[in-house]
Amino acid sequence: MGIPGQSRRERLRAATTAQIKATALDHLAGGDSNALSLRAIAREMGMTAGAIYSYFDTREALIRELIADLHAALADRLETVCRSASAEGPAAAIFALGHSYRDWAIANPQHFRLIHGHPTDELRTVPAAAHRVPGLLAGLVGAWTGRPDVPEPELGPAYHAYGWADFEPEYAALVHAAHPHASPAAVAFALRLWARMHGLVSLEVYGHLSAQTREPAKLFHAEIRHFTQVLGEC
Amino acid sequence: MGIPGQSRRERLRAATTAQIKATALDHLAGGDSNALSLRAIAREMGMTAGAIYSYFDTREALIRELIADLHAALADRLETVCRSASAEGPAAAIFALGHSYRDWAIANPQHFRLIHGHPTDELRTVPAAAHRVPGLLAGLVGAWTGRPDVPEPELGPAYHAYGWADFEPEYAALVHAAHPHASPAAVAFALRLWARMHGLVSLEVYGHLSAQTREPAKLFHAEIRHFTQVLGEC
DNA sequence: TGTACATCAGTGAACGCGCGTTCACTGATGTAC
DNA sequence: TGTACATCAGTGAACGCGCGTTCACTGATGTAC
Repeated sequence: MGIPGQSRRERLRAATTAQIKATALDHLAGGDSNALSLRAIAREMGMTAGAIYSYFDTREALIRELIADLHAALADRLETVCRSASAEGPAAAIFALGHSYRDWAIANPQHFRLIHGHPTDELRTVPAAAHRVPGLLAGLVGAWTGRPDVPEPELGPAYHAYGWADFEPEYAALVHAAHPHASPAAVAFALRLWARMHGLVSLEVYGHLSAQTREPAKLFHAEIRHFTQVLGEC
Repeated sequence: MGIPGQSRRERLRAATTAQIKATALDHLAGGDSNALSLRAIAREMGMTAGAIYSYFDTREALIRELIADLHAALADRLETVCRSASAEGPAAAIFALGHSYRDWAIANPQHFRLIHGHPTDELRTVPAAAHRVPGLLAGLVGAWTGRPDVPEPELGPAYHAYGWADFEPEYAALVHAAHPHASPAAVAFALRLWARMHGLVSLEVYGHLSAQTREPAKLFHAEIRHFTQVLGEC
């Protein structure tokens, strides 16, 4: 271990930085709804609270980094899962991705909440990794529908089609670069898939579904299956 | 005004209680991501912080009441909208309900977050009004599909059907009492509609959709339209 | 290999803050006769 | 109508708390010669 070119000091510094982040996430997980406290982190690490300021300018900066890291970790995981499942076809890939998304959230509810329950206005910049999950989905849906300008049959005649102008240029460029054949309609459909997954998982993680159903996984499964069926009819 | 049988003191008490709640909600809305502070509420009302303890046992109790109130307010609004739209048919009712849900959330993002961004474990009891929105949806979908034991075609043959045992008895009883003909499959479909609405609105309210699309309303519209079309095929 | 200096992670004490909650009290409002 | 007492909303001061952040410092680790 240790990246060549890193001095001993740099290695130690990186290790401590990582440990602070890990402790912060643990603290978040263990606690009873507690907000992240620098003092609590330092306490758990056997340090002084002030010492953290050698690593992060501010409590807010730490949180921003944690959020960026979690986004990246989730995206890494989904991309991996997706890559290995896509040999079995696009439906399998979407299934794998969906369940992986849910599994991650259920296993780390506090991390899910940190990412998604934090208004982005409060972060000063949206972490770049936050684009990766919707980008991945757009790629999957775009690759499935395949051809440019696929009409989106389920939208019906009364509703005008999607154009690239409906999307943020940065996101559109990202999707287009990765999957030149993805149509705007496919991208919109992918965003809706994202929201469906997010909706069910989010309700479940915040405990809003437990008063209704005992089988949230079943509901989730049905939802994704339905999606792949509709998509298959395109 | 004034409920008969209420003494002057009781009326004043009720008014002050309401004012505390209103101030709390305002404070929530105005603030920069601030948690609710009793002292801030009292300050804004020109009271002493201690005075609030004449009305609420605890900060947590106030929050619990606020959450219950918001759930009730949202449910009231959706029920009203739904009732007046249902003359134009079930699709119109679902449309009206959906847009009303989104409009409420967009207009009061902090209230939406208070309700939905609060793990229910932290509340000691789920407010009864929290059941009303999913109940309403189940009624709509159940009334549309109409007959008992309607198969849910989009689930496909490989996936076994829903039964009442998949739902929490209390919720199942509530739905069944209001709409005896609603099938378990319809209830599951209704929960999925709820999650779809919630997913899009939740992403939008937390700012997670703004990096992707400029037209969240369009996406939301398409999503509901799609839902009513699939339901129409049952 | 050894000495002189620079770096910098971590200390410990202090700062000022706003918070939830308690409590003895005051004084206006209501009730009983 | 008037007096004596009870209620109870609101005061103001105090409590103990944990927090983020700053700062002069120490002492180990690294660098240059």
